[in-house]
Amino acid sequence: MAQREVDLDSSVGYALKQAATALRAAMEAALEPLSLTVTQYSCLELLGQRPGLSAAELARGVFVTRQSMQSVLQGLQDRGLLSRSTAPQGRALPTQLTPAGTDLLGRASRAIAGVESRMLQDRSAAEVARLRADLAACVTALEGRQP
Amino acid sequence: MAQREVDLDSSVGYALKQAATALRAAMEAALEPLSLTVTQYSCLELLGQRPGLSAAELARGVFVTRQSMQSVLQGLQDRGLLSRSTAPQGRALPTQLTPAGTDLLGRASRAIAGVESRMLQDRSAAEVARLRADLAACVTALEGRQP
DNA sequence: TGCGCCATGTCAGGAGTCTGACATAGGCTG
DNA sequence: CAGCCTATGTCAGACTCCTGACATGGCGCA
Repeated sequence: MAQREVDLDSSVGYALKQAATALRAAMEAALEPLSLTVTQYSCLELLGQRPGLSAAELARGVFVTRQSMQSVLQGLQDRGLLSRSTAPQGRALPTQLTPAGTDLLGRASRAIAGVESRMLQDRSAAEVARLRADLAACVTALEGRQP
Repeated sequence: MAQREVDLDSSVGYALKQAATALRAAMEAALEPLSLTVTQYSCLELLGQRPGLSAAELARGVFVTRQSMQSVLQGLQDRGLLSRSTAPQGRALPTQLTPAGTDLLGRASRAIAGVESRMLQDRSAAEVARLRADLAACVTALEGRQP
């Protein structure tokens, strides 16, 4: 039958990459007026919703390494958007948003909410929830084990 | 009501990034025994299904720039996996897989097909098709225009 | 108490990708 | 036909992120 192993036109993986790429581009465009990168915004958003997270926990939540998160935090700290407790190495240091950080995060969140609503236009709440659940199921299936 | 603009636990964008990250990690693990990166595999797969594509067209299909695709193609060419016609600049040069490239692509495709089937385990064909259509709709909605 | 183990923060180096720029080929329009 | 515009291939530079490595703090267990 010469059935193709992977067909681009019906591959969910390819569609997933396409969607993630388009979303990232839209987010970059929306955040550009605020001088924020997607990684920086993700970090602020996560910190806003889970105050006191350590750098390593932030890194896992934003899908980058601790080393990368370090420079991201440094940049945000230099802009006065967040504060980190200084302490010896080897210890988890909680991080918090400053008032300026909270303010900027608010504007960024509104911009990103606009992007997400545009992405999901003409979808019912149930359809959106279903899509989100489908994606979450993909994650758990992939993380289960890799034979 | 203090409704949060963006809620991580219900954000489709966050779930999308999570899924794309998990998929990429699984693909890297599956391709590692073949000494192929995800970008290299994507390039080979696209070339296998659309023979004769130019470097610029490949770049768009794999979501990288022409400049990045150049070094990817150079590496694959050095390994004897594909051949490019040499000609003056400013002209679209078709690219083809060599027999060795076709052979390696076959093995890589099987590995990636395994990843995708694991990602979609316990899903009916209709559910898979629906998920793919949902993702495609997100792409078109995002690319429509950015106000 | 002491030891091993894991997690965190940090420093240095390298691989991959992107932005900017240039020359050339092809196509469209006047 | 000439001129303009777009697209392609390519070179150079910079940036981001990752891998590797190290020292330290917290925790469980003998």
